[in-house]
Amino acid sequence: MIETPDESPSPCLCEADALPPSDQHAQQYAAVRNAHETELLEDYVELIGDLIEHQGEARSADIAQRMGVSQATVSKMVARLKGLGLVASKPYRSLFLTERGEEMAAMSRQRHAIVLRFLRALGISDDTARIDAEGMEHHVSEETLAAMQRFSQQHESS
Amino acid sequence: MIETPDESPSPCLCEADALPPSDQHAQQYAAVRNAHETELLEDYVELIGDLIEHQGEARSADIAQRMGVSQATVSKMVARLKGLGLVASKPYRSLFLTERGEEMAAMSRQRHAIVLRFLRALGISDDTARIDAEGMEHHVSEETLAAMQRFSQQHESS
DNA sequence: AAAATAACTTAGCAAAGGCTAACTGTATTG
DNA sequence: CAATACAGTTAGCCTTTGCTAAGTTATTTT
Repeated sequence: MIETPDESPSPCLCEADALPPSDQHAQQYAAVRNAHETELLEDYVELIGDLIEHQGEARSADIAQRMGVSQATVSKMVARLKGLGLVASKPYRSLFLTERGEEMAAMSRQRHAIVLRFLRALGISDDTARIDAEGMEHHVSEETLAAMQRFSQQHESS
Repeated sequence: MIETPDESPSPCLCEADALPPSDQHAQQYAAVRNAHETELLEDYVELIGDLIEHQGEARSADIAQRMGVSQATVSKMVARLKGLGLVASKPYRSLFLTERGEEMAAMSRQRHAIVLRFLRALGISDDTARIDAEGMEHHVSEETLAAMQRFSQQHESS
């Protein structure tokens, strides 16, 4: 076996970033897995909130179309969201958010807006900014979110 | 049914961001789903590359520990990576990257480095920057990556 | 070299998140 | 009000990514 050379824990400046200690490394991946579990839920809740606000109601067909997914998939997901107490509805009728759902939607929308605004302030084109924001929003910590906000305020033209 | 009021397509400045047209919206979500399919693969490949570089070899046990996942999970994933022609190995021996694997690892590492550097340049603390970078790196377009690089260059103190 | 330990694999299970196809309700419209 | 169209649900399938438990192979130690 190859000698594990008792790596000194002090940061080594001689080369490109060394590997972080493995427990920390594991935590990073765990954080990502964790984000993945909630992000789809958040996307649904956020979208439902947006649809209610902008169209007056949230119907499965709209959700399916906007998410680019079959209605069956939406049905299943909505069942899950109901189980989690985020969404309420009667069969064959349009959807509502519970109080907890509203909260989640508000948070999500806010994060989304901050990230999107930040990307625009960075000079990213609109289409790209939208796509990247959708992907990034669930992986941005409070700390980074705050930094983005600060940056946007300082660098916004208009 | 509720009258769909023939929404004017011109951007409405009277309120917070309206919903994007649904086909564009669907594309955003599709992009995210797409990223999710490849990101774990990239993480594995990147990690294997890093392990080879920093420890001389990549063993399943190390990967499992660093990813915070069972060895069985790693085994299964490695089988998939072999099937995709990204990894090569003989049973019960340590892992290697194929040429295509190397390329992917290099790309991944580079993206990761750019995002991490950018977050640090933004003033994010080290631990948070690491976590956020891990989550964000797979959702950042070329355009945004370029902007991040530009920003880091300008704002780096050192 | 045998025994013990560590590393790896395989089998089988579960949950998430997709899909299609078939069915059930609701709404529109002749 | 019947027929048709549209919306929503259910059932059943697949893949991915995790797990545990049990079995194999390699390595280290005695």
